Amino acid sequence: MFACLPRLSDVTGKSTNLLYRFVFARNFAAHTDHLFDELPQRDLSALNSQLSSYLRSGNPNGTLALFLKMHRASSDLSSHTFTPVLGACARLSYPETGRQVHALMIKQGAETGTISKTALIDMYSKYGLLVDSVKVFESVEDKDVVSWNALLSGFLRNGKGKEALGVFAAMYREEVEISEFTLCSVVKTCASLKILQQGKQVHAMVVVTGRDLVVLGTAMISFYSSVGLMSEAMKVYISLNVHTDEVMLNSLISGCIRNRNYKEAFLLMSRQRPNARVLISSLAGCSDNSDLWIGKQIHCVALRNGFVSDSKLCNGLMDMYGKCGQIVQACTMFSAMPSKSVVSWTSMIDAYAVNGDGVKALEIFREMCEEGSRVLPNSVTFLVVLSACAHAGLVEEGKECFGMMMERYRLVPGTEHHVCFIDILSKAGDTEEIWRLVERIMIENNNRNLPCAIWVAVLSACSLNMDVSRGEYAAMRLMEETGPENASIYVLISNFYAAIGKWDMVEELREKLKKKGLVKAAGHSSLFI
DNA sequence: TTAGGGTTAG
Repeated sequence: MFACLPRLSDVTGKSTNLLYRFVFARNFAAHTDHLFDELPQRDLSALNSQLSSYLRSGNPNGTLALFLKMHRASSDLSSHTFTPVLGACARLSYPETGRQVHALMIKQGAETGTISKTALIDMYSKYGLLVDSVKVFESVEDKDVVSWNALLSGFLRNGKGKEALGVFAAMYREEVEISEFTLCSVVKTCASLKILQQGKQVHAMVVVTGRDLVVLGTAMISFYSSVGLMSEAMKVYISLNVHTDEVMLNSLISGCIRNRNYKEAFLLMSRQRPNARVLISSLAGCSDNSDLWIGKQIHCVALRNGFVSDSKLCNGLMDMYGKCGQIVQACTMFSAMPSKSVVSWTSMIDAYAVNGDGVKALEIFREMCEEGSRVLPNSVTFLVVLSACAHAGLVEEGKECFGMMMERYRLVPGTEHHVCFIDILSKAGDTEEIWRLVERIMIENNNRNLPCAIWVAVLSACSLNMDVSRGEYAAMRLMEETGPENASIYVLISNFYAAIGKWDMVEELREKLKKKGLVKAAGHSSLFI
């Protein structure tokens, strides 16, 4: 299946990942489409239209299957062929396939032009490969507002809000004429960073420039909800009353729940029959707020509207019951589910883990891994399992799971997995093993400094196990990474020195903290007595 | 070629 496509390494010298090729081939084996053979004449523009049509109708597999047939039959493909194909690759999350298509574009000279390159920027950012995305952007000769927007939304999608704002500032400097797409992404960025003033400024720009407010209005409602200003969100909604739609209303309802404005939320729900999606979002709000009573009411609304067979809604309900401490109710829902997805299993494992039953969490995990369950654990599952082991002090089990993740399931541990594993090893007093792990991660990271979270975990482990030299090294690396303005890091390092009895260092750090006028944000509990 | 519901698990 893949022999007909080149590898990006053939063109650029980069390495390829065999696993992606396996996954992709397996997926395609099930997809046999006869459209190409049935077409009376293989007109390139008609086929290109069909590629786009598959993508628009939510069938990216169809786009790729047809594309492969086109490629096998003729090497004469145009840039109009590649843009929908790149969109399909991005939708299916197979980075290696996308790279292969990119390679073919380079070979055929179809990589030029703003539109093709914008599709590449978008695809790489949807894979999370921002370095590649930026590289393509830099190579665009005639950057237009769409290519800028693709870069901006790419940063936003990958949680790089500050960088996204940087792109917006650059657009301003370069005098790019911004569009509604730009404003929409910037509003979302302000929401993700929870920056009220900047968000208000964008709101003013939206109003002054008189943009179409159906989509932007929804983004504004979400923005005000995420900064906790429901009165402003409501004002936006009311000001657009004639032009509101279901999406906007759902955004408002979910915002009301998340901000505990329950009366308004249920009033809005009573005006129009809610759909499953808004109930799922509202349940997530209840989970975050640990609000069992409201969660139960939403369960009732779901029952009244006949949504209880919706598997995603069941997952949401199960998670809500688990997070609100109702493990029996969560378990009952889990058992009753006819089809359990990886999310259902992971939610159930997490429910036991957060309620302090690490042994039971592991039992469910093992059940999931049995061959009969036919659901594979993913990286979130392992994070939940490792976290359960860390909290319950299940050292051997944690080691076994960490090994299983890489060897049996071929999953690459991320920073959060490493942090959990360091915590597990710390409980076993095994700082030697922690250090071997840190050295391995550093090699994998090409000797660049590690994420702060890793050094924080190492420092905590060294405090617990009185490992002075390694702790001092971790403290040094942490300071390098965060800079001297981070009060929490000062306190953390100071606590380490206190744990090992170096009180002169504790005093020195506290003095520095005082001189700089830094204040650590106070912790708080969400429990009310 | 780029945007709207933090639809479910970390």
